[in-house]
Amino acid sequence: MRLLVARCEVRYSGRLSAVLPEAKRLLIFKGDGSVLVHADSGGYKPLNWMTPPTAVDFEGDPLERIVVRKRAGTGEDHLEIVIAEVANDVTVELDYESGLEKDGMERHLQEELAARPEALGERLRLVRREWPTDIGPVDLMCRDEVDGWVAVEIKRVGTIEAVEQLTRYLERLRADSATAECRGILAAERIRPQAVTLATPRSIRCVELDLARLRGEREPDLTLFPA
Amino acid sequence: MRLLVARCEVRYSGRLSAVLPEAKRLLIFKGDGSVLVHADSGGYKPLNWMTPPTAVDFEGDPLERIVVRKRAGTGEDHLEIVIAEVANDVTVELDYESGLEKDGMERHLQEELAARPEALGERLRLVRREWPTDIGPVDLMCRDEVDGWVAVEIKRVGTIEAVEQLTRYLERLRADSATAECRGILAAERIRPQAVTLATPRSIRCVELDLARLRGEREPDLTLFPA
DNA sequence: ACTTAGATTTCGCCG
DNA sequence: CGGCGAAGTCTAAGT
Repeated sequence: MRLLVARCEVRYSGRLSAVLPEAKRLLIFKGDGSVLVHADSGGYKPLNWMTPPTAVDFEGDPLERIVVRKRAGTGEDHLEIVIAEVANDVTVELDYESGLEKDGMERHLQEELAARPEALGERLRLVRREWPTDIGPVDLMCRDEVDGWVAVEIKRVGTIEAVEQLTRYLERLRADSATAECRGILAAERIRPQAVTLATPRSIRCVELDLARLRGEREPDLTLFPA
Repeated sequence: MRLLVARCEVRYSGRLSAVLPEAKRLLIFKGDGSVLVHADSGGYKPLNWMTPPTAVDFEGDPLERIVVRKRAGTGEDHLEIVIAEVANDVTVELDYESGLEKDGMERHLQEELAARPEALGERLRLVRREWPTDIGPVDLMCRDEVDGWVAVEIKRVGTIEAVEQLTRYLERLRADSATAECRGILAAERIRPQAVTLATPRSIRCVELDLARLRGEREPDLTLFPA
């Protein structure tokens, strides 16, 4: 990885066009071909960047110009960095990163609810996860006590969008004679008041869940009475 | 901005939990409070990060541990970096960045279509761009041959979301007696099949456009017969 | 402070 | 490889 701190002008041309006037910035050239142009602000996002695969040309000695080209499927992306002055130039060898384990929220909620759909507050039997419709899969498809169909949409945060999504699924499911009688449940860790407002007149039930408690109920806390 | 290259272990706890085992990485501490942990691969995305506002504590001399805390609205986010060995430690002063001029695709499409709404495939007259409704502006409002209202939503990529957005606009427009008879057109460079599936039964017409060709038709290629 | 819409979104899964 | 949904989405703008 090469780290450059330099006064530079940057021109990007690709899906859009952008020009950064000359200023002192941090340039990162990763081993995989990534190029990042960072300022001291703007948070997590670079001002400009190129994702692999790229071809990077460092021109001039001392460094005068850097050209990054991408042979993307469609049009050619192009990043040009004109160096005015180099304040810092370091090349370092970083370690290889093995995969990092993350703990996705929505996926876990879906796993837990698939295992125990009755956690939704009524006697439900799971028919299948990712029930296919022609506009996308329903997270959980269940049957209730009287064999009525129940489509469950799971989110970390239940927004208006989630209600709209579930509504679309119900629209499609009801158009199918096999699942014509189908109601909907929106399950999430947190549900925004406006989502409830929208869901209620559509007869969509909203259920707030606590993933930790959900897990706890299935695997009771063993530390309560340690040996 | 402080740049650290160090062997370190990173623990994130917040919306999810993640642990990065000890390895040599690049740590960036921006002036705005952002913290980025980058590896030599993985492209534009940091392995871990914190977005502003944060409180950063550098502990120990020599540096032993860095704690980044975020007082977000809801739960507390927490990033802990345990330093094993520092390979590089630089603090640099970068320039302030004035706004960067970007040349968005959607805006250009809107400009072109505003100039020639008939490019949508029927005789349309533009009434106004950014037609206001109480839930946001409609990109283009037009009249067709028989003076019927036509609301046009413009996107680079036409997704289900775009259909939903246009549907909401139409809902509002039809609730207004002045525009009660209003139909919708979704215009985009690319329109996803599922978006068409959703749009069709709602009588929303989908039009795919090529910005380059659109421009070419208005400004014929001058290089054809150079002087 | 909260909500909404856009993004060169990026990323990953599944067909 | 394309399509689609999720993301610790992030970020900027409007209310």
